Amino acid sequence: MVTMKQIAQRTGVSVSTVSLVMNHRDEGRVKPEVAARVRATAKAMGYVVNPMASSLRTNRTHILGFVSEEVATTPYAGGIIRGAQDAASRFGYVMITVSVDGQDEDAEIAALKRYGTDGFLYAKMSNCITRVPASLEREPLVLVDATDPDNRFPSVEPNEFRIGYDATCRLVDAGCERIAYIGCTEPMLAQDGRLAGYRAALEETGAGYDPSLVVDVLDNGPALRAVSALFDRARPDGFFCFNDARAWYVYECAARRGLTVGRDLSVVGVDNHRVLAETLDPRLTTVELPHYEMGYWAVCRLVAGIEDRPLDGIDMPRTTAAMPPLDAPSPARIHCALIEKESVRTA
Amino acid sequence: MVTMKQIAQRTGVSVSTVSLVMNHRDEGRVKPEVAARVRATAKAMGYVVNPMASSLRTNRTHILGFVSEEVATTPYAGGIIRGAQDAASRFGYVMITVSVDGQDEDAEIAALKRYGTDGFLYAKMSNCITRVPASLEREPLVLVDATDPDNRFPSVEPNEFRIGYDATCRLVDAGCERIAYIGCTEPMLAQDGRLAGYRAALEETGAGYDPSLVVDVLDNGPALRAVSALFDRARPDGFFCFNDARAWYVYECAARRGLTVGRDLSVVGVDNHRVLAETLDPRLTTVELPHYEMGYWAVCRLVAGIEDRPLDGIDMPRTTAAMPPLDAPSPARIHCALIEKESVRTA
DNA sequence: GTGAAAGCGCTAACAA
DNA sequence: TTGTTAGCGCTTTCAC
Repeated sequence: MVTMKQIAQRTGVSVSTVSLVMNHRDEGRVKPEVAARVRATAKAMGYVVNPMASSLRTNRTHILGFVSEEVATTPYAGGIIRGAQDAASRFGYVMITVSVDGQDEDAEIAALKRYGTDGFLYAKMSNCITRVPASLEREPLVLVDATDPDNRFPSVEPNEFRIGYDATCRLVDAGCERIAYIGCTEPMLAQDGRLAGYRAALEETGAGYDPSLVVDVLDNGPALRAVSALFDRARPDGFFCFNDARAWYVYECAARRGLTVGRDLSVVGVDNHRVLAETLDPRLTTVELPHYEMGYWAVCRLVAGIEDRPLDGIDMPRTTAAMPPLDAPSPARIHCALIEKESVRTA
Repeated sequence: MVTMKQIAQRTGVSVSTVSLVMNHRDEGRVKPEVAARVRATAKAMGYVVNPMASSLRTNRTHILGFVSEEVATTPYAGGIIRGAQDAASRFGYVMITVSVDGQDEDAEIAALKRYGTDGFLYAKMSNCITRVPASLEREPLVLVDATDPDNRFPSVEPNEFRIGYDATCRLVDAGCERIAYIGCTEPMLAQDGRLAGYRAALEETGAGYDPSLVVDVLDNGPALRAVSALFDRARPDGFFCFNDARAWYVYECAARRGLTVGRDLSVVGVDNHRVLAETLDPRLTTVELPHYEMGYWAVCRLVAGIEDRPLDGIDMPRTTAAMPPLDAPSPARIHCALIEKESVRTA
């Protein structure tokens, strides 16, 4: 391992000078010519900073903590983590990921803190309303796909309303006249927002909202029966599905009745498990959640907060949802926008 | 932040004594009575070690690097990461996760190294044959769900043969007589091993291996047609499916022909996307890959190597595959065992 | 048994 | 413009 000391000796300057140069704090303090020589030898010797050593003095480790309660267990997580990591690496940070599944949440967070984590991401899945662990309250923190009931922390979330709205509009555009929503019984913002969007779209386009076309189910046996009943009772010709599994129920029911998706009926589903668009079916429109973008943007926000500087030149990714044209190649994808909430607590 | 210095002052001893006690190196060197007092004040003051500071002298950070090429992007990853993290935290380590998707693999690894990572996990998905990045070759390293062509590194993998063998046996036990395999065209150990297991089971049980019952497909449109053709051509009454998506094709084909899974035909699928057993279908047997266990065990191996001590008292998780009885409640699950390969390189 | 002292690699006052 | 010095929190000789 090459140290500043070695560079100092080789260049014939002091360690402090090297330090100044390596930290780009040499403007007007070190003669440009000397600085250049230092940089040259540093490069030649393959010098890399030792962040642990600097952290001892600066109390900055350039380590971010990614704490998630369920996210790392579920298929949804990948994108968030990847986006967060890409952004982190862009700003010169690394991420330590811990998933705290109930058990010893505080112990895991404490472990992270020991390493002098500069700030935290706290992620949940499907935009639940979330109690932030007490041990995180006084740290730089951004919530991801999660909502803080009191709005005390900044958060990054999918625009759930737009998901429902865009999905339903697409079905309307495709000529569907009886559009069903297969939702979720568990209480969460995702469900509320998507249902509201679905409803708004129907009311706006004149079709009107009909509660008998909505069925909320869980991921289990009775779900298939409920969807089946809806099929026979209401004979919908369009389906907006809360996620992959629920789309699957629709497929099963359709196949069993000799109906073909894409001809007899249309389906738009949210691609939670990433199994819909990638593997199964070219006859379906999927809504892509902005997982990668949320992770990326959350880190941008967090780092800006930590370093107390504006996000100059960094744009929030995919700010608007893009609706594919009706004749788009299958499987068509609707990209969902993300929403950023400011914290209302007084810093 | 509480430091050793503060504890030393409060207890009326020197920092070195505190250091000895906190590192459990006080046996016979520090008077038990003094040691007890040190421990007491340490606890009272809420002391926690600063790993960064110690690493400066010891060159041990207790940080593990988790490098994955695709794994963090896919739904399969969660379990591996969670298992690895649990084991890490058990041994007092934390994990920094990076996913290197093609691009700047070496840059990401270099970033990890800067932090003085003690060792690495290198994970891929679906047991591909893998070239290990050069920058990892000289580090403590364990491969996860990946195979090194030259066996130069220890690895932890699912027992692919057993997956195919157990799945097929279960179908035989259930009374199936024409058992199909819906495999994968991409070359990987998972495919080879599972097919071999399928074949062995059929030959052993007397049914015999019939190549016309095997169809290898990709996750896309033609796959459904291929499975459909198999349905009509060979009329199988049992299906072993490489993964969720492929099971889905079988469901679609069955539904369209008025056949019911669990009555007219039986399906055993590998639950890659974790969407099969959890969401869709109680009429199916799923094979669970030992993701969590692989992550856990890989870290056990890695830490043992790093600290150069035996894995005393730590058992490899789920060493044998468990076959659920025929009348097991649905959805039944087959747990797959994992395999450990030693490295053949001379350390 | 215990403590003083040196030093890990780096940063930040302050002097020169 | 540069070097000297002190010290971040900890470990590790080595002397007492």
